[in-house]
Amino acid sequence: MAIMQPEERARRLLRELEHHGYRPTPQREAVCWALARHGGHPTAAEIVEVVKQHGIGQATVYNTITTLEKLGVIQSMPLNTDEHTRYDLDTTPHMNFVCSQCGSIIDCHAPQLDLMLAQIASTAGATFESANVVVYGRCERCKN
Amino acid sequence: MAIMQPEERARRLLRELEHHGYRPTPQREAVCWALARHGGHPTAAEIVEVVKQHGIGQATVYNTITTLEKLGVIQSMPLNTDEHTRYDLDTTPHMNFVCSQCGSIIDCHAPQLDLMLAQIASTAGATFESANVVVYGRCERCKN
DNA sequence: TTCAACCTTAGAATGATTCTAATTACTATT
DNA sequence: AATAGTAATTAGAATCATTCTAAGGTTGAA
Repeated sequence: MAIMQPEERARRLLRELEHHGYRPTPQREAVCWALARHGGHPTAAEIVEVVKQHGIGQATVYNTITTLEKLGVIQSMPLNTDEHTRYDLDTTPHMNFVCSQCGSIIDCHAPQLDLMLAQIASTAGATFESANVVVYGRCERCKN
Repeated sequence: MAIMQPEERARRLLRELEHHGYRPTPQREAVCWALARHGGHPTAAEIVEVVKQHGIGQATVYNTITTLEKLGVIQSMPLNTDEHTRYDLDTTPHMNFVCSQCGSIIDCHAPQLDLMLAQIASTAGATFESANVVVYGRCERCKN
């Protein structure tokens, strides 16, 4: 997936909700915006923190995020290193590199990867739906 | 990693504990055995259930599992589809296929995979420590 | 045996997420 | 515009995996 601006991302999330019969309420709009503007891999708690300033409750945040995930437009990304579930707005197969020192997360795209995963799955007689690839190591800054 | 019998696996876990200065107590032994005999991808709760028959408390189970994970001899494997953290006794890089219908988990080894992950990591200037690759789809039986 | 460090344990605490029950906001129909 | 029915939101309670605590056991070295 190419670089996408926050506005474009937010609109995409909302559009997907509408397209599936969910009403584009101000609350859902705010959640989509907060997700899109986060830039990284937000947790539900982080989004709650942002939108509570607009009087939006945490139940709504969890509901909206769960809905978006069901629609396949965001992807949950549970990590060993974090007690919160993080979400990835990029649902194309890619690798998430997590620095075991500083915790930073970097999306790494490699065109061969999804092909390989799909192939391995089909070798086992299975179909490929989605992937969650996490690699732990030291990032460039923490290597030393 | 080739096929390994439960006895061999259990001994390996215990040996690793001893080797790092942890005493091979009966409780730890029981936890290692329960992990090894599970066969699949056990959760802490499942192990608690097994060893509680021998009067072993859940704190001990969680402690032992956490220790084994720190030693790198088992690997935690949080899934989107399961509220419990599962553990993988196979720490060599491989793909875990999870059936989104029936929940069954299949380990798929592919020699190219770890090489590719390490390469992608190094492209980003990072070092490779471990990987957690999960692919969701329909298994052979649930495809229809 | 004595001591200190290590282990285990029951039960309490934590904390992310989900649920509940009540209210509010739509939408379609008259 | 009024009504009715459905969808959405909310505060706060409940859930439940995991972690913590404090107290008592075990071990091994000297």
